[in-house]
Amino acid sequence: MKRDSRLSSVLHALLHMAEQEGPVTSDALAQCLGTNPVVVRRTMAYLREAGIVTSDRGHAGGWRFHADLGSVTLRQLHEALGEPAMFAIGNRNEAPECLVEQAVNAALEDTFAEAEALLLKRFSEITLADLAADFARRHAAVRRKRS
Amino acid sequence: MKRDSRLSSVLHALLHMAEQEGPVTSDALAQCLGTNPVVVRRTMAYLREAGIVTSDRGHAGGWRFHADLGSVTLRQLHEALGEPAMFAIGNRNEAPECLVEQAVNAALEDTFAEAEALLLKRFSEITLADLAADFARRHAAVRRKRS
DNA sequence: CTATATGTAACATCATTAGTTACATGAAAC
DNA sequence: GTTTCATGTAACTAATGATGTTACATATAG
Repeated sequence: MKRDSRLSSVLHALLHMAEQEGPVTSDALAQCLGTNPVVVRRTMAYLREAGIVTSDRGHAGGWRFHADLGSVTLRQLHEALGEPAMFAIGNRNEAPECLVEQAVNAALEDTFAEAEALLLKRFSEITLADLAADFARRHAAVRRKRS
Repeated sequence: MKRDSRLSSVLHALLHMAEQEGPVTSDALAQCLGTNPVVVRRTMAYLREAGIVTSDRGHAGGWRFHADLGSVTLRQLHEALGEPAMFAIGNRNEAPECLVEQAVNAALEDTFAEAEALLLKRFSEITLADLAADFARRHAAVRRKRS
């Protein structure tokens, strides 16, 4: 099962955009992410629809992020991406008549619902600013090691 | 993305087996699960390799579960199935050079690791006996409603 | 020997993200 | 106003992994 890496992608892209003055093109982001500009446009389009970024065409166009890094949480980004399924494991049959299967489903659903609630809570606690700060720490550490 | 429903399947199968005297054939289980006997064999083979069930060929053959329902946890079954990936969301690149991506990965990995720990903890707390008890409650409730 | 069961290989199916090609559209620069 | 550079988007392919199916080998009870 292929894993959905769009959240990872947009985080990476947004942090690179934050490092830059002015707009960043899909081509530049694609290079950062090691992918294709069309994939970038497709993925970033979710964020544009959610009002998190804007895009401009033509000369000096590209993607822009206006808001404060501290004001955007992973949860908002997850929602902007359409709240894709978190889990790769699920019930065999979502609405079974069989009472045995109903009992099985209920147990798994409860468990996964609890885990999803935890994930969403953590997502709502982490902002882009937190990731940027972690990046800055890593950057400083590398520079220390080099000198 | 198609979800892995093997855990759900084996739970369903094991509880049906517990309801029965003697071995249960793959055909019978396939009927319960609404699938194909080959799929049943393939999936149950994991449990056989883990020593949770046995299978016999030929006349009066089929699948058997010997142990106590209270002695088998969802976690054991998950492990028997090869500990398949729990999450449908993941990092774009598992070993990036880019420090930005490393920071992104670290945040997501921590969060998902915490959720996975919670899931495994819950899985280790739930036994087949718990599911059987829940089934019995549902069964009794239906009988009450019918009468 | 026959009927019945599992064991297993081989291949098709399905769903979904990701990757690619191609082209339309819009905006700034000259 | 033409050129250049950017996004927007459709259409198709690739990759992945569970699931479904067919076919046949193998073992076992009677």
